[in-house]
Amino acid sequence: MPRGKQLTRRDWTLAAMAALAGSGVASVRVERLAETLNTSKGSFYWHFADRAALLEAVLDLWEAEGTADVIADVAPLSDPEARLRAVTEGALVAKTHGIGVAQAEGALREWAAQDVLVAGRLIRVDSARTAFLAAELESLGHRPQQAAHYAIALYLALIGLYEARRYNPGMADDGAFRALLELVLANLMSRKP
Amino acid sequence: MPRGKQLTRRDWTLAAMAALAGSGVASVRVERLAETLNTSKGSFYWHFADRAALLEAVLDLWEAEGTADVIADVAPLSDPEARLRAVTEGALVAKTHGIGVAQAEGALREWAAQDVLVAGRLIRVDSARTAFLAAELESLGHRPQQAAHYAIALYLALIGLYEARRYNPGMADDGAFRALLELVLANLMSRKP
DNA sequence: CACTGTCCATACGATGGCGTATGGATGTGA
DNA sequence: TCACATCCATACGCCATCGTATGGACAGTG
Repeated sequence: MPRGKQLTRRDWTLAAMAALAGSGVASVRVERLAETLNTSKGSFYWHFADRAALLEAVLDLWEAEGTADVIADVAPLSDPEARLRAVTEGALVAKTHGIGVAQAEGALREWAAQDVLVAGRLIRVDSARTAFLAAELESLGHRPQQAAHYAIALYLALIGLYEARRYNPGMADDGAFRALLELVLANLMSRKP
Repeated sequence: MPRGKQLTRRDWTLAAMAALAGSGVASVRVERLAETLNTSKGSFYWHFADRAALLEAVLDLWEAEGTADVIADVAPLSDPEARLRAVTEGALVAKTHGIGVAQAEGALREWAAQDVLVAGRLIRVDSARTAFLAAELESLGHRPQQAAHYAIALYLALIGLYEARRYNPGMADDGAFRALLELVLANLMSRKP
């Protein structure tokens, strides 16, 4: 049985996730991680078949714990507008195991640009999120077409914000994103009969 | 003297840029490029000191030929709103030497996230662009604070669009971005006395 | 025709990363 | 205690890539 300071699959996966968020997929290397975890490759190859298995575990972990929670958390709120505000605020500050969303998702999208399987997973997540946004906007009175457009536009701005945070903290101004949301909501109001 | 089929520094730089846009910085490797160009490393190391010099040349080329042109092209237009529309349309379709902006800038931002020098250059470009957008919005009647916010928000959405195009063509809907611009402009109009 | 400078091909050593193999350490159960 | 399973350390072979070194091909020049 485990005797305290032994490493688990999860430990390796979390370390890999941190490396991914910090410096991109290319930087998650098994010997590097071993050094970080004060152990050796031997441990790694006992827990994982190969590097690809580790990366898949990272994806699984992210999809399981870094996703859908934000939406689920705001579901109990009754007001669509309140849900929209809450979900966007959540998206701005979310963290998973001490890793900021911006870093994690930025690295993930970079990865997706070079790996179809990763792209597939991200597309699923993107669809769910934009669908949620569109539904809320529609329930607030927007026409389906407009709702879909604004939902995607808001989400694109969020992606841009995540991306900008990785290299240009100055431009990664949450205020700009919030102003955009307010603009969409204000336009919405004015269209209400 | 040159005898026809000789390679130039520029040839190597363009090939590197294509590789960068296609599969990220990590994929621009000298032996790979040599193969692509049907030549050998010997040629490369005659034209460049090392790989870093090539990457710097890529940055220089991008900053010289893939930047500021869009803004310069619309300068002659007299109407600020027309300039805004023209510049955003330009940003959606721009290409440099057959390479789409989305691919190029996406890869560039990924790179900037891991290299401070690249980040510095990108930040300069970002600043110029958002300053232009903000100035136009302001000249259309927005208050400075709002203009700055919307300028950044629009630019973030553009970055997000570039990013999305790299892995999720379905979401990379230009219509959403255009709708966002229209929204900003419409809101602008309604505030006009 | 040599001679020289420009541009490229090839062979080489060095480095770093992956995955395997093998043995050691430590705890558990018979 | 002994056998076995779990978990890790170390050494190895392999491959890709970088950068260097060295010589060859070819054009112009004296």
